Amino acid sequence: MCSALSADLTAQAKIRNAAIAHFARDGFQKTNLRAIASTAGVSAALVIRHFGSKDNLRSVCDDHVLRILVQRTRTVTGPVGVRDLSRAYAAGSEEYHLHVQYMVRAIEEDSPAATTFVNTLVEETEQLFQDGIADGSIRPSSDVRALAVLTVLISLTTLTMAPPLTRALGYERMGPDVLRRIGLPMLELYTHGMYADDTMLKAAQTAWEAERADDR
Amino acid sequence: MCSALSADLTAQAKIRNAAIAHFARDGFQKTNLRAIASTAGVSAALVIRHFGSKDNLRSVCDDHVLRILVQRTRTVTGPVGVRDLSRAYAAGSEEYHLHVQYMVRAIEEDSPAATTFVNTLVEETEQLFQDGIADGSIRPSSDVRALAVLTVLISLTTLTMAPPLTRALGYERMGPDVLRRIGLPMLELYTHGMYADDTMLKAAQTAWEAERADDR
DNA sequence: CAGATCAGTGAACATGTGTTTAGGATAGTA
DNA sequence: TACTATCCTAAACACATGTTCACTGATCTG
Repeated sequence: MCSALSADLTAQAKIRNAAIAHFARDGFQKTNLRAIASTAGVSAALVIRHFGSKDNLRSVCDDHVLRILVQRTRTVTGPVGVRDLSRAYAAGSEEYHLHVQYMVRAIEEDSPAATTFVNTLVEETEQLFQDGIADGSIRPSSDVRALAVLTVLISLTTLTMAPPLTRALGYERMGPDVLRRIGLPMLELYTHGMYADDTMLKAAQTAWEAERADDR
Repeated sequence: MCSALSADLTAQAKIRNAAIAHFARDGFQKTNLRAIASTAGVSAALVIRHFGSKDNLRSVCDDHVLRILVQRTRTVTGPVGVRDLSRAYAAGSEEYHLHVQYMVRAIEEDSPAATTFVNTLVEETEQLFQDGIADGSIRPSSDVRALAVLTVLISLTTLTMAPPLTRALGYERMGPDVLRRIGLPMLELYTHGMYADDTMLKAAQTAWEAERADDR
C-alpha cells in the first residue's frame, strides 16, 4: 500500500493518481486541471506537458484503472465473485473503493472506457451464472444475459449509492454500515424474491406474449 | 397533451420546458443557458430576466417536475404502483419519460430537490410493501425500509439505464424493447430470487452477527 | 566547460458561459 | 401625441478553464 506516499512517485504518476481521485469523486466535467495539478503538487502546465490534453489524461486514467480492476478480479475471483460483492467491497481498501467509484462514474458519463468496463463485468457475471446454473447453485433463468446485466447494474449502483438514497436510509454518507444495511435485503431478494407468489410474474408473462402476438 | 405545441405558451413556460428537457438529457452542469434559450426560441438574457439565475431556474424546474410526478403518482397509484414500474413506464407518455429522467438526473447530481424526490418514492414504496405484507402478497422482510430503498434504486436505474449497460444487452439506445428484456428477469428475481437455496443468505447472516459481536 | 536534453513554472491566450446593461419594440392609457 | 409599462434582445462584461509560450533550472554528455 505504497501509493499513498506520493514522495517517491514520478510526477506523471502523481498527476495520474490525483486525476483518478478527482474524476472519481467529482466526475470528468466538473474537475478542472488546476485542481488536479494542485492535488498532485505541480502546475497545470505540467499536466498538459505530460498528457497532452485533459481528454488524453482521462484515457490514461481509464486504462490504468481498468487494468488494475481486471487484475484484481482475476486474482480475487473464485471464492468471492459477485455473490457477495458488498462484503468484498466493504473489506476492500480505500484505493479499491476509489477505483470502483471511478468506474461507476465512467459508466454514468458514458466515457470511452465504459463499454469495456461493463462488458468485462457482464461477461464475467454471466459466466458465473452459467456455472452456477450448471452446478445447481443458481436457478435457471429465462434470460441469463439480461439477468447478468441486471445484477451488475444493481451491484454498481448499490456500491456507490447516490447520496439522497443513502440519506433516505438515515445515514449521512455512504459507508460500510450502509452497505451492511442494504446487503441483507439484497441477499434476501436474491434468495427468495419478495413476492409471496407468482401472480405478478405470470400476469406479466401472458401480457408480454399477447404483446408479441400483436406485433406480428 | 398540449405541451408540445409551444406557440400558445408564455415565454416563461417555454423556457422552463426547454430547461427541463436539457437538464434531463444532458444534466445541469453541461447545459448552458444559450442552448436552453435557443430551444425556447428566446434570448439568453430573457432566461435570466425571468428566472434570475441558472440555479433558480433549476429550482423552479425541480418544483414543477416534482409537483407533476407526485400528482401523477397520486392518481395512477393503486392498480400499478411500483410492482410493474417498467410496464407503466413503457406505457407512459414521452413527457412522463422526460420527467422521470429529470428526476433520476437530479438524484445522480444530488440536486436540492433530490431528497424530496427520493423520500417521496421511498415512503410510498415502503407503504406499499407494508400493505403487501399485511395482505400476504409480499413476503415479510427483515428490513422493510431498506428493501424499499433497494427497489427504488433498482427501478430508477433500470428505467434510465446507462448507455453502456444498454449496449451490453445488444441495443443501441434505451427503449421499450430494452425494458421488456430486463423486465422479465427482474420479475423472476422478485418472484423467486436467483439462488437455488439459502446458503449464501445464512452465511452472510452468521457473518454479520459475528461482526456485530466483534464491534462490542 | 559547452551544449543539449529534460522537468517544471508563471503568465498569457482563447474560448465558453453566467450575468449585466442599455436600449428597442409594442401595447395600453391619458 | 406623449407617457408608461412590459417584453425582449444584442452586445458587453466577468470569470473560469483548457491550452500555449517563453523561460528557468537541473542533469547528463561530450
